[in-house]
Amino acid sequence: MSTPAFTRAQRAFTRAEPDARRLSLIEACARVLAQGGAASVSVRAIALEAGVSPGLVGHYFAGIDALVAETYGHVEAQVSEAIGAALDAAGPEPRARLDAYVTASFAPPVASGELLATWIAFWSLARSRPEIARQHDEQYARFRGSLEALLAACGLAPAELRHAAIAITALVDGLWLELCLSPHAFSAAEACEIARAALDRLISTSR
Amino acid sequence: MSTPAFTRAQRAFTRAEPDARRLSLIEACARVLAQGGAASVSVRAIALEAGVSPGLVGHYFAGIDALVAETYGHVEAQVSEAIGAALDAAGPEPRARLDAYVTASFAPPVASGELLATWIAFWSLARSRPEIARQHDEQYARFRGSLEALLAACGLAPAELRHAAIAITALVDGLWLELCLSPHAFSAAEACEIARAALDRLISTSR
DNA sequence: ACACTTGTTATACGATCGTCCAACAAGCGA
DNA sequence: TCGCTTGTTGGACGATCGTATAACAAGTGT
Repeated sequence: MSTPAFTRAQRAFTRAEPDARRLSLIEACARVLAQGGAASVSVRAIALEAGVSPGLVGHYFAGIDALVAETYGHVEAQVSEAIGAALDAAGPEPRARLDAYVTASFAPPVASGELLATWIAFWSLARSRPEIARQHDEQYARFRGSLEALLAACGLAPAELRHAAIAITALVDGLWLELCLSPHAFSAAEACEIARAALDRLISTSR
Repeated sequence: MSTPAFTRAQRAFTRAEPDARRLSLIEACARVLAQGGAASVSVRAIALEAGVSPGLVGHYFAGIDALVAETYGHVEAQVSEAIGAALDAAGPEPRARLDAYVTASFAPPVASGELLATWIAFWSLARSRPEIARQHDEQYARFRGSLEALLAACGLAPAELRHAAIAITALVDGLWLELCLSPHAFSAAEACEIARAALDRLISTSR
């Protein structure tokens, strides 16, 4: 059953550009994370997914934790880009941009079980790895800042901006979490409707 | 370095009531889960925490997953009891009960990093174990039902009850998650204020 | 007092984990 | 053309995992 002597012929030795190889390992890690969650992440699984030898992971990353930390930044950037693209497609009207943010948050690829599995894995790592917790804090603060600017453009009073942004972020995150975790409880359309109604109340009350 | 021949004398052989032993194992599992997250849960760690031999875990539970599933139900019951006690202490006034629910959600022991670690572990298990996902769905539906009754007592129109309950649950869960995950972003008092303001808007709009 | 049941212990076993490392392949400057 | 650098491989190593099991201790009924 073991491979014959001419082992080397069975897998092509391909030397990749270092940055491309790093990226392919990060993307393989993201796929493993999305499919099996944090419990299934291992050096061997990632190397198999990327089609390389297990030893190569240690050559590019200090350890499995460093690879997961970099994967967190990569996936986070992808989600930010997807939401940013939806905002840009909505035009310059502030309220239309808020609606686009809501719609994009409850539609693939942002709302999906795979992304939830990835995020859960990161949350569980954030509790034991301070640099991942710091990454999360920075991303949260950055997003809340842009949401505050959007709410200000909708006419909200400056004194209410901070709490309003925290409320909208928490509401959308809570709906997103429950939508991914148990899709049968309510639909994405309902989540959109709920979030838009909350935005209506928030904006009309302040004006 | 190895233990001498009279090994048996070093640990007391204590036979416990079967139900009490089961409960002590469940509580030990909850402590391990709270401290180290899902990654640190193992038969040996739980047995060490409970002060028993590793083999005893297999004697009471079909496997490590069955123990974790039962631990989920146990912790969930504890949280429900804590919130229920806060509601009862608030008296019969519906709006006061809503405020008590908000206050209890953002104060220990409900809002704590240990409970977040436990919950994250359960979420990650729910994706691969259908019975845990079902447990979560049932608990979510049950809680949303009682929240709907409370909102109806506050004067909300029946047609708005479902969406209102989903919205409040998502808002509180989102605030709770962020509060546990990064306590520096905002305070528990701010979370209370934000949730109460959302309740005010929701109730005053409907009347 | 003595078999018998059963909770409990300690250990063995195979699988898998992260890390490490010597050997090898390909490109490249001299 | 040839040594040299470096990406890459495959396996070794010790640790830890979940599970299974034989031996043992404490009640328990007779």
